[in-house]
Amino acid sequence: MTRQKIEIKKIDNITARQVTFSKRRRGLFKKAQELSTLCDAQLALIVFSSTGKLYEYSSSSMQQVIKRHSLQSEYPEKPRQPSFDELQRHALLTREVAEKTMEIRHMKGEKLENLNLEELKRLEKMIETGLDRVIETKDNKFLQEIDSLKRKMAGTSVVPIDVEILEQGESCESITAISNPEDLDSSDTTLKLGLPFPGSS
Amino acid sequence: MTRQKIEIKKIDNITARQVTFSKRRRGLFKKAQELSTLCDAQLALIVFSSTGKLYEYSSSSMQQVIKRHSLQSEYPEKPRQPSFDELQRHALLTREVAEKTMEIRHMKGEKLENLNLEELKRLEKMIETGLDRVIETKDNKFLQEIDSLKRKMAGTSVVPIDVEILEQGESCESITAISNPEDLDSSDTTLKLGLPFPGSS
DNA sequence: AACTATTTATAAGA
DNA sequence: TTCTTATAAATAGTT
Repeated sequence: MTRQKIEIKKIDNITARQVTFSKRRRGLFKKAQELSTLCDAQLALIVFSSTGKLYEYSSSSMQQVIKRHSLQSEYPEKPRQPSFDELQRHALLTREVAEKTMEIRHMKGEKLENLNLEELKRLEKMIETGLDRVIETKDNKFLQEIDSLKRKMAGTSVVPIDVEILEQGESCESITAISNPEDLDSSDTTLKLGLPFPGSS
Repeated sequence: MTRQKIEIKKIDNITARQVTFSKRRRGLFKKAQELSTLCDAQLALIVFSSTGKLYEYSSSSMQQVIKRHSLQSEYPEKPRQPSFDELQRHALLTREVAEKTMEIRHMKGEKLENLNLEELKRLEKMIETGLDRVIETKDNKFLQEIDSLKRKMAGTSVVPIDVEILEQGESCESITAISNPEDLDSSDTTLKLGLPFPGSS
């Protein structure tokens, strides 16, 4: 805009373009700074040269200006799109919940329509094993309680009181040994009494 | 910058400031546009007036420029922070998985250490009910198969072949009616044979 | 990067 | 707001 007026269109000569870019960029940033100062305006200016270099100016922080812009703009920057990874993990969790829900229902004897005979037999075996273990644990807990009561009583009186505690309708006929010891993974201080239930023998 | 040189500092007079803002804003946007055209630069300019009004220009789309900026900037706009809602839902799912996992383990007779006697008794009852239903369903499936085989045989021969199919070690003593009919929620075309098991009677 | 002739932007006023 | 205009600032082409 001196010596000769120029037309506003892409400068073909690369060197000339780079020179003009340098000069005008400086002018633009100066004007931007002056505007924000003079008129108390919040302002952000981002420029990428044709070679990919980034130049930026903002009156406050760039993040702040962009955030304010995304709030006012008709086209918000991003309504927080979940990443692929997040979607994947979410899908996995959802699927896991569904599978476990179905497993529980099967063990409760629900939704068995889709299972074939082989699967039903396996399910039955598994439930039976679980039941045996629960009964054994329960009976052991009974034993423990009786034992601790006995000990307490031993301090004050010598009379045994076995019978009192056992008036429940529980099934005690299925006391069998646990067959899969690999399930005892985590740490827990459980008393393991290997004694048979005294009342049933 | 004419008639008189001005100092670059905030203009106190509000009217004067607004006038200057109008003039200089137009100049700035013109310069920005010229720079992007002449030098093939990608550029975004965001300006908020002191009254809060938004003015913007970008050579391509604002989203595009901001995205590119966030990629190159040392302080990226957002490294994709999960929203509170997402975190919450994720936590809920994780918890659900953990709970169901524990429920399954309990039903399999694992990790029973933390359960008290009352809980163990309830668990036993639940497993027993489930087991009964599984056995009933299994036996019904057996029945069905036998029935269909019988029908097929009826077309070619008149000899009954009940015995052949029943040489399994399954327990068939617990055939009882299903007590909770509310479990049959979804649609499924299951044959419901109300007949007792022919081989055991 | 520096120079400079010109164009462009704009402050103050209407 | 817009127009005018005197002058400051920016800058295209050259060195």
